[in-house]
Amino acid sequence: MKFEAITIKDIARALGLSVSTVSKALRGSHEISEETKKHVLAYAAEHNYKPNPIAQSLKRGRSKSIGVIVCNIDNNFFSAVINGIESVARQKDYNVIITQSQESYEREIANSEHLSSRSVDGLIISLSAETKRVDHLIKLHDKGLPMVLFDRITDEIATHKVIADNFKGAYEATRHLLEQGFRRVAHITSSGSLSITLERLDGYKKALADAGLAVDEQYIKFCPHGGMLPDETRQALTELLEMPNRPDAIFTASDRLSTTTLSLLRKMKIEVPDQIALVGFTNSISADIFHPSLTSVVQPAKEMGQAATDLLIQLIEAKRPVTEFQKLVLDTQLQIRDSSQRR
Amino acid sequence: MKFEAITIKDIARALGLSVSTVSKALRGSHEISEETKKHVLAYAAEHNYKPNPIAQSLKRGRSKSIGVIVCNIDNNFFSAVINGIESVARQKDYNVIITQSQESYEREIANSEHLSSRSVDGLIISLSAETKRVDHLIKLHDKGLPMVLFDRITDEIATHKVIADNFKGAYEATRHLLEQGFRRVAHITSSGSLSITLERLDGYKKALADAGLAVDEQYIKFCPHGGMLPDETRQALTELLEMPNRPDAIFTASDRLSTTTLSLLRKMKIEVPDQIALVGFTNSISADIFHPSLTSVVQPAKEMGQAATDLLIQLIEAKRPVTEFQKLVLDTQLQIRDSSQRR
DNA sequence: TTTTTTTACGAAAACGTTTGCGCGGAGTCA
DNA sequence: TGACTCCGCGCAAACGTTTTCGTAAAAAAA
Repeated sequence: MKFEAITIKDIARALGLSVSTVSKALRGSHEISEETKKHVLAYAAEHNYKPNPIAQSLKRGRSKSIGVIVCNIDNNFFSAVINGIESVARQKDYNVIITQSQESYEREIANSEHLSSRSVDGLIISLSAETKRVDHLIKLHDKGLPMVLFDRITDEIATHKVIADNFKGAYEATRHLLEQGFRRVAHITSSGSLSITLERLDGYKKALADAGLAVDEQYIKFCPHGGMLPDETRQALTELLEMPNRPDAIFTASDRLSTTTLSLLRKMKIEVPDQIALVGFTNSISADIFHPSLTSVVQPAKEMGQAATDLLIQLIEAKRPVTEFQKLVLDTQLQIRDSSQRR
Repeated sequence: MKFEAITIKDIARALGLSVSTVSKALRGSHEISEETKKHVLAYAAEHNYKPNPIAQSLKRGRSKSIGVIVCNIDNNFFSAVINGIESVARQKDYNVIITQSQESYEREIANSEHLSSRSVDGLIISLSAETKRVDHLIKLHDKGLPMVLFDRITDEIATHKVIADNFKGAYEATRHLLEQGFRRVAHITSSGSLSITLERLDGYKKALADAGLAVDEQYIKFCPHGGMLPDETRQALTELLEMPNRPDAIFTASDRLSTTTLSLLRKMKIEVPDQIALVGFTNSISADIFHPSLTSVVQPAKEMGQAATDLLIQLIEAKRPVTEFQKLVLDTQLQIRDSSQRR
């Protein structure tokens, strides 16, 4: 099953020119007479010549493609980010190669190595929930692979980063619950090793502190696999519900955790917000048709993808090594709906 | 910003061998003595040699990557399909290059040409809502580019296809509404040029016919852009609601249309299912926490992606031209929830 | 010993480009 | 007319592989 395309050689032969002349003509070199250029261009257009990108990549040492590693594409937040990545990349003529870590450290390593050895020009990555060490990325970065981190980032790699304002988002979410009169606000979050987890946790704690409330560590439940394990969230939720001093509100720290928690509460016939209020991080466009409609911290997911891609391409196409790195912090938005409001 | 990797040449020089010997040793050729192989392998492992895939691609004429064109990745159904595609592709060591048509015919053409000229080994595609002619794909297919169509397919291309049982899904959805006692069942669907639209429409009509009901064309509303235009769905819904003989139930034919319709009904303060019942095609994992929980035709999205990828790779790796093509029809599942049940 | 076979390797071409350099011929200048 | 410049083009190397073929030397057969 081959796919025979016309090459420079074919053009050269047909026009009685040399390969180099054709190549230069196609690229508009001043070394070639206008007349010859015209001939070549005409013939190329007529026969729908397209340069072989693989040969070009080999020659130029660049593949015009960027690799993406996310935990799972089947997730409102990440698919929206990828939407942003794809749109910018396409516009700048880069291919986007997607891989999923499925929250597995092993797979993240495998994917990063695979992508770098498959010659992507750069990497956009959000760490997996299991990832605690980033040596694999540092190694690639030190070898010169441009990299942009987003969402779940790490300080150990000196490069551009794009995140949402997780602290603020969590702070506002928690404060909102407190303002609604809830006093026992629990927090279900992802792996404690993720940056987003810590940032959101800080926002949560700060809001409690600002309201003069003590932090009860019992109210904080971690899901080391970010809710990818079916029972992880159930377990966290059950523990909260079985506490003697059961929480009257929950703030969930990720898309998957939020929808799963709401779903579980509904299965358990626990009324939201009457028996327990809920605020979640989610980018589901359907949050307003949930039952109850879910008060959500919304991240500018598509914009994050776009920004990350812009920065990555900047890095890739930089003439000289970049030493000044940006950490873009994009604003979040608290959309207040029914799940968090006293009635 | 370069990324210097070790090459076969480096190994050859270091070990005082020729390039060809090293290449053969690495590939375990019988022409090379065990001893030499050991040396080479050891050196390669020690220096973490990875063959340059671009050079291999150029030599072999295959890139080990497959292109995907979907209308939009930020959609429960398609992201789930891509999840399936990625998982199979990764396992078989293929890269997945994602592009979005955004339901635009122009962009579909641009993407397909871009991907083929960027030397993907094959294409997995679901047509855009705007697409009425598929010459651009036929051209590529005739040139020998392996292709698998899924979901929104066309008969004009003789190749493998993977779809859900749209007729059955639609039939069951409609029959379910009729069984619940609804008599004026409307249908909001995508572009009339899409295969899924026709198949689902047929299922809808057949269910009506089997119940002894006439089809009222006024009850059938098309959204030529698949609900990507913000007002498209609203318009369709409004027209239905303003009919003198207003429908008492709606069957929506796609993921986006279903969630949008439910959202609009809620904004319009129309009670579901009391004032109007609703059944939708959706792969949202959150359908059970919608208000009301949404009775849905669920497609085996991930499995569709996996099947399509399996078939494509079969095509790519076939020794001889394949002439027998499969049309895989995967079963759908009707998940009955509150939005469609009389109470 | 001579001839044949086998073993283990190297030389070189090829995949489709890009690019530095060389060179013949036309034109310019003295 | 000779020396010089410039134009337009071709040669060849290079990117990193794979693969065909050729060939020494060693081993086996005669």
